Amino acid sequence: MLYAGLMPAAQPPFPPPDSELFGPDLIQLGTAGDDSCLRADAARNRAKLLEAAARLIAEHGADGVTMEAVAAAAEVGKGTVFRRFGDRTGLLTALLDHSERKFQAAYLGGPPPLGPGAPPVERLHAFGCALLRRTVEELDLQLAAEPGPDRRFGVPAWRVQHRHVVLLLRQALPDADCDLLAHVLMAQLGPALVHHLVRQCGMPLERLEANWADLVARITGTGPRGPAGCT
Amino acid sequence: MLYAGLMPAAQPPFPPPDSELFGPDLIQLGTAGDDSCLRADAARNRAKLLEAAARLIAEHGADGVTMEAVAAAAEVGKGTVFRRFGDRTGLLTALLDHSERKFQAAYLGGPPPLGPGAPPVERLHAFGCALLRRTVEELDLQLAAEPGPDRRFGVPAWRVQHRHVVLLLRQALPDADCDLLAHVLMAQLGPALVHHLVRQCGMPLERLEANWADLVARITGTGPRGPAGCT
DNA sequence: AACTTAAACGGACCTCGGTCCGGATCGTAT
DNA sequence: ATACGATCCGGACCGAGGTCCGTTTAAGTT
Repeated sequence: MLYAGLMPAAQPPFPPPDSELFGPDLIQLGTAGDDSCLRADAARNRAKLLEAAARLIAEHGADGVTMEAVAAAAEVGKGTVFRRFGDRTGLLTALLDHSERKFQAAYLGGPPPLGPGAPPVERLHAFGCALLRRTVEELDLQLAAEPGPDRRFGVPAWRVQHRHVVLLLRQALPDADCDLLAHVLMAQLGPALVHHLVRQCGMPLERLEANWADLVARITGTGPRGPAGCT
Repeated sequence: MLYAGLMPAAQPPFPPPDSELFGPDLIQLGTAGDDSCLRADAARNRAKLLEAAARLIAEHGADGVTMEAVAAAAEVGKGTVFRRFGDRTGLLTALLDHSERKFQAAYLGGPPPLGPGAPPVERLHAFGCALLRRTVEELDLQLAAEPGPDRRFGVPAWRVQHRHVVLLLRQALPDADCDLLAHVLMAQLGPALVHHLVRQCGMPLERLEANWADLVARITGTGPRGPAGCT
């Protein structure tokens, strides 16, 4: 029998540049989370590995998570780790998967203003603040999991978020280049920048949130021109 | 005698969060470029290394630039490469130094609209377009030279650009949080994003430039609300 | 010209991410 | 129950970045 492939697999050349088509909102996060279609031993090992990795992070921080260490801690061969998660980034991403799904559910289907029901600009505001907070919470892991420059914007979780922002923007600005504006907005929320501003420059999270609000206002053409007040 | 240190050296904890103070505009690009205060042999080797690296890039692309290969091609020990440039990122950055200085001179002291003399919003527009073009030109090298998430915003070249944008923004928006807005703008110009949009999504450079213009207009509150026209 | 010393040199060495392949396992078809 | 093939496992192996330290050398000093 055929077991479903589980690595990102053979992405097509790349995102349909701007496409309106594209399936329903609730798209992939990779099949990463499903132990279901794995062979029994594989699923067991996968769980052991994730647990081991989490433990290592708790004990030695993200740097302590070396592939060999994880393998050893899970009493598994090194090859197994790579077979399952592809590479280090894949492993770290898998660790973030749970929280990512929760977040995704919240902004796609949860209660307003984050979820559907509120006007788009408010949802945008809520989205940014929520994402900022989540990023700060798991900052170390997020940083360690950041893929190289050529994968960064191809990661499923990121794509879903981007698409969400595009949809919201289109409701507010039907005539603008929402695809690119969404990039602009989301760039504000990446782990690297948050790390720099919060940790290295010592800015309080509130200032980032205020800036997000201000930015959304400026871009959508709503709201005040002056320094932001986080509504 | 004491030779000046040449590695980035011991950066203080980090950028004064927002500081008004701060020296004249023309700040560092690291002392990287000056062979002057190096011992004769060191300067010679530095040159040999840069030349070798450039040759390797031309022949095998950025991936071909392995530290050992460079050392070998320059007929120099591996340790020497690291002593001089600190790490791979440092070497690649040094390769970009020349073009960076040219660019820096252009936007700090060149003719308008890029240089001083034009109104700030126009200068911003010109700055973005120029930087976009430069980034596309040297994209491979820029990508390869991108530092890890925790250094990305501490790189001297980046700091200078950021500060420039801040100053321009302040002239246009005295009351806004220009420091953060500058981050927003510059995020649009990073190599990783440009790579994604241009190479992976196939967008024409013109669209990025149009988006930049649109973005500047929206943020400064000038110009049209509709889809951009690159003035 | 001989002396001194801070700096530069070089290459052995370490670590870690990633690959490979022979052999062990699981799930299934008969 | 048995046999079979796809899948998985493990750990030896490789390449590349980065460190270390004993040796060499440029450049002032007497």
